[in-house]
Amino acid sequence: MKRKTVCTDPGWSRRADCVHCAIRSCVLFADLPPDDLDNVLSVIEDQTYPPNSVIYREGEKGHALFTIRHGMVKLVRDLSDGKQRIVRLLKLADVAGLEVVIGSNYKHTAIAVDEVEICRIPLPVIERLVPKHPELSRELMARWQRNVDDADRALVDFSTGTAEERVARLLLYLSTADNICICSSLGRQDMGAVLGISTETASRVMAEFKRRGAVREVASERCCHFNLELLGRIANPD
Amino acid sequence: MKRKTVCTDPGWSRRADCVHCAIRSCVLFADLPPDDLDNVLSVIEDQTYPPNSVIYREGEKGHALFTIRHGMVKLVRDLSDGKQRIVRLLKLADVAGLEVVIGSNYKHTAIAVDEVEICRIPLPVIERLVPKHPELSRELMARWQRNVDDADRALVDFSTGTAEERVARLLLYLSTADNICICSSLGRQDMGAVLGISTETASRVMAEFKRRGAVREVASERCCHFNLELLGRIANPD
DNA sequence: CGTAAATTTGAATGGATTCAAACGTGGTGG
DNA sequence: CCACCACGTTTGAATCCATTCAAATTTACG
Repeated sequence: MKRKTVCTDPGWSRRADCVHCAIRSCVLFADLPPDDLDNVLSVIEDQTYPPNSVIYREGEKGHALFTIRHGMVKLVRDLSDGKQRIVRLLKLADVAGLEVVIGSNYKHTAIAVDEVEICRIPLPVIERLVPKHPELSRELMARWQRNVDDADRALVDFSTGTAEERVARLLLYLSTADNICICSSLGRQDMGAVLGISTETASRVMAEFKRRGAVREVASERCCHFNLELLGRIANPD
Repeated sequence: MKRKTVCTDPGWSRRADCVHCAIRSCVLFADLPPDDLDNVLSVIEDQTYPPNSVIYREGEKGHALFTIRHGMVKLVRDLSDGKQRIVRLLKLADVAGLEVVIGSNYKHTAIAVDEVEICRIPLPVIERLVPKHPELSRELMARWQRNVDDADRALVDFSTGTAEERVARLLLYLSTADNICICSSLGRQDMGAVLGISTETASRVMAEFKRRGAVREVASERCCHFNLELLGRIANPD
């Protein structure tokens, strides 16, 4: 029997409840025995960030890493010409700030795209647990590999091919985050910054997709429905 | 007192000698006590690959990871349209195939760019050592982070901006690998595949760089000298 | 309801791709 | 040893795609 998330339950809000948390099974401490888990619960903070708020900043000395429980986070790097490039988009159960575990400063600026709920895990927690629990090390490595995979995707899927292909691939990626219906939290500017294209081009492509029926806007909810097959064909022409 | 590398010494060739190896200090087993190190030396194989040979292939079940001791390796991913994109360039002391440590198949195809010497580290070695040596876990995590950093560089430096900017940044990156004089092992086609531009554009930009004196070819050796300041200015216009 | 911000659309420009051909170079076999 | 072929590089010209700048329109929000 699966437990529903109770983390958003009023009684538990603003407190980490990793035992009952819905994403526990795909989260860092998944394999820890419950009693060890209890010892660290008190210092794991459940935080909420409003849209566009900064979670941490590139170059800062990091004292914590973060697990995303709801919403989307963008990892941004500033370019020499003043613009900025979105290096990665993090969604449910992704980890931000892993680099602090090896003593590095934050490598990006992390910004909430929409309203974001995250678990803030202080670095000392990790440092205390790692020596005792090899399975936590494994779990950390798996997260690192996921970071690499996501970075590779940013290059191969989001930064290769025509603007249309890139946008289609991004939409498909987002559609797996939420379901078919994505509350288009990403503005055109952010889409451009992810895909390495201009804001105007992103807008034009989206308009064209609506015309072709690849994307359908629903006026009531701020939602878009995706035509997955059509998008798939656009994403990988052959 | 620093030891010179004796790994290329005839007496040691074709055998791993991680105790005396020149890159030992920046290599996976740097922090292991020498006696533990001895136990695994026999199974770490010192290999040489000719240019353009495949070290491993995307999707294969991996039984080993690799440390690069000489030369350059490209990690390639095939695209839907038959072309291929170079995701990363690995050089001295970089690690390829880390993903096998968490039980994953190889995520890219690894191909030797020039003549490459690598240490082949069988997976069981890692699996045996990790539980006993937490410092090895730390070392592995540091490698993973390096992979992430390199992947981010591929995106931000090599896949952003005009063709000229990208080529300049690639040359600067290569110049840190060898010294100022890079034996231009990368063909124009590979340059294009790294930078996400066409072979012809890569060629045109290089020709233009020679005209402007940013790159000077030395006929005798197959070497190019770089004008680092000029390249730096081209790489980051502002 | 009015202002600021984001999106959309247009027209001109520019940069990169594509297709094609010429050039150089290294290797192989006659 | 030279001729010849294969392959990578270079260069040209036409085309196409995306950017840029500008203006119009919509949306968000106090």
